[in-house]
Amino acid sequence: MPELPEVETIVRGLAPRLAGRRVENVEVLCRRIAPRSLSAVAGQTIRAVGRQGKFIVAECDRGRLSIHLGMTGKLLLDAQPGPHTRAIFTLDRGVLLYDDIRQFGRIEWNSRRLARLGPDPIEIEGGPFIERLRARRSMVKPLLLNQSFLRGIGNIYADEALFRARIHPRAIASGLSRARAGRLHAAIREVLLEAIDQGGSSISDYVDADGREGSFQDRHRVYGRGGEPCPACKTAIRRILVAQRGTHFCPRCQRRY
DNA sequence: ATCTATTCCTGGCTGC
DNA sequence: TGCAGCCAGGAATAGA
Repeated sequence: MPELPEVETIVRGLAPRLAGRRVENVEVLCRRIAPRSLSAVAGQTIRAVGRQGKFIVAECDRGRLSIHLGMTGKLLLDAQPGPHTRAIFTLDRGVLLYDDIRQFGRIEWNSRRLARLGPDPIEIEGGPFIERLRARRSMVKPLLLNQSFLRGIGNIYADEALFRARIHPRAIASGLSRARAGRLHAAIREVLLEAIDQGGSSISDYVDADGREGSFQDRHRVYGRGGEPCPACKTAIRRILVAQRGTHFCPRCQRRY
């Protein structure tokens, strides 16, 4: 489940190798993942590759190609097509494959979705973050997952950041003190930067553009650890549903108020 | 603004 | 060993 750190890792690997490449041909093997308009990319040169939240964005001559990996999407450079290959970008040198088992990913041309994204959680400063957070009356975890609130946080890093900030996932955002909101801001930055440093988290089957796994999954303190002792207080980590999402937290360390 | 529920999809797990 | 049934979950969507 690629979130910001996984996508950042992929982009760091891809950017230097895709910049300047000309897309000779695009073959879409799965209609649900990519539209017909994708053929507009053929003949254009990729100028730069970057990240916007969980989107990989390739700036081309006359527009931008955006790729959202969903749950199981992978971009693979110079690999062999397999049963889950959904799109094939033939380049002037090499080939870029989009593989996706569950088909939750999307490839779009000049996507309007990018304009609706909130600020980057690493770049936003503490002050604006605190104001933004305390203006909302929803539960804090669903808010962190809302991409128009912040871009790039998913289920893993929401749980990990809330644990580090000692905030209950069902706490109401507007009810958090400035000090606690500030701790959450710091925790989000810290956990995302550490995860990027570790090449992301490989759970289910995430790999980067060269097929390499990340190692941050070994440092998850609560995510996927229901029943295990809290690393801080040894209380059993609980797994509950919050807004239909599996949510892991320490009932002793993480308080609503 | 914000909530809940539903939909998409399939590999991998559970339980018999 | 085989197989049915369930589950994970990002984001869009509908409806309250």
